[in-house]
Amino acid sequence: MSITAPVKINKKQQLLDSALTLFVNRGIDATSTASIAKHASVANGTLFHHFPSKEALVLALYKKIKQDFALQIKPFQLNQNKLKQQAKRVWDQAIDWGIINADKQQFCQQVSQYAQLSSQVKIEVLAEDFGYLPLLIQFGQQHQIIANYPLKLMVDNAHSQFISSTMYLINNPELINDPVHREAIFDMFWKAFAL
Amino acid sequence: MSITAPVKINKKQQLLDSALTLFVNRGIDATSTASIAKHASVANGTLFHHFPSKEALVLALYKKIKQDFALQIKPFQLNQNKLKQQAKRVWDQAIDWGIINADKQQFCQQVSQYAQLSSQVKIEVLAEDFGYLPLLIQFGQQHQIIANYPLKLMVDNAHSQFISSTMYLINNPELINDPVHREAIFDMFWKAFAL
DNA sequence: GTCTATAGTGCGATAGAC
DNA sequence: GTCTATCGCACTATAGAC
Repeated sequence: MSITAPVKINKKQQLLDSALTLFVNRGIDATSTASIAKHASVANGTLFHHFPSKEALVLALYKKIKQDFALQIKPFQLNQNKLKQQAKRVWDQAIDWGIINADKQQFCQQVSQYAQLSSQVKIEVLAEDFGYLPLLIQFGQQHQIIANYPLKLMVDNAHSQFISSTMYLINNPELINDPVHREAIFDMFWKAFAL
Repeated sequence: MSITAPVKINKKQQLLDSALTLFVNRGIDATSTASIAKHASVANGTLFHHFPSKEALVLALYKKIKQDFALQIKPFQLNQNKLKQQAKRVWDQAIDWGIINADKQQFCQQVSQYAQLSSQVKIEVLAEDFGYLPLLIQFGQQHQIIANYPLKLMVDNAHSQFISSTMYLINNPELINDPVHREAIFDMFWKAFAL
């Protein structure tokens, strides 16, 4: 309602944004809370007003990003005659999100190896955003489309292929719109799983 | 040549061993040089006699491990009629090494995300231990056994599937000798690549 | 809610005796 | 080559004014 356009958004959000940038460029441990506050043009103590500790900041950022990713994957009705196309749609949605949000993608990778955060917390958050995948695999197995390997192993393999493919495109941005690479990436994933 | 059996081996090696243990359990950044020296029953300053800096210690350990791994993969003559079996032999050798040396495997994963080490160095060391893989893929492509996806993409995908499979078995040790899981792991890898 | 100032801690690395 | 002792610094987190 203010007439003078408020340039300042939200100090808390500024801190999260700056933290993401610095974490990705220098690593989480190598980024001091002081440097985050400075980059966000915010006082040192203000950071600890919004987040009780550095660890809490990391966790808040991680949860926010995973939530953001989950919203990207649109739900749909599984159909055995179109399962491959449906899988491709999910796959492309996920990879596109990873490419557009390369920094967030890389931060999630950092968190997965961040020893200061309990592995229990990481597993809980991770379980949310890949919820659709076990359903798709089981549906495919029931209809003789997808091979009957152990489910958890398949989810793990799919996640790993997703991460490595996205990282590959992030590190070779000239290939992002190359159909040869994009199709090869999905092909390898699908062939590994198909009956 | 000493008659009294010398319990003390080599302070330098003790430091590398302790560093590996502590890095894997606490993370590289979270492990102080002092704690490494203490765990190795060695004085603080002795660490810096053998390694000019903490970063040098990390790099020395990383190089030693990658060398160790490379020795594990026995070279052989590629044969188009046995290529799948040959691939399986290499694959199993690599996975077995990763399981037996779970700590070393996990440390390499940590290093790959360790921002303090220049990515140039990491790429150089990594290129050595997967030298046989591009050859195997290209040979398979020439003989219409392996699909013609871009080579670097395939190497990346194979590496990623290798890491995730090994980690999966390390985290679920009761499955290490389960033939269903071991065969599923290789099957997914091979099917992704086969024509 | 935001600031300044600083307490308190633990780190990487060095100096110098043995 | 190994030790003890310690320097100087940067870090997380807190206290208290505004």
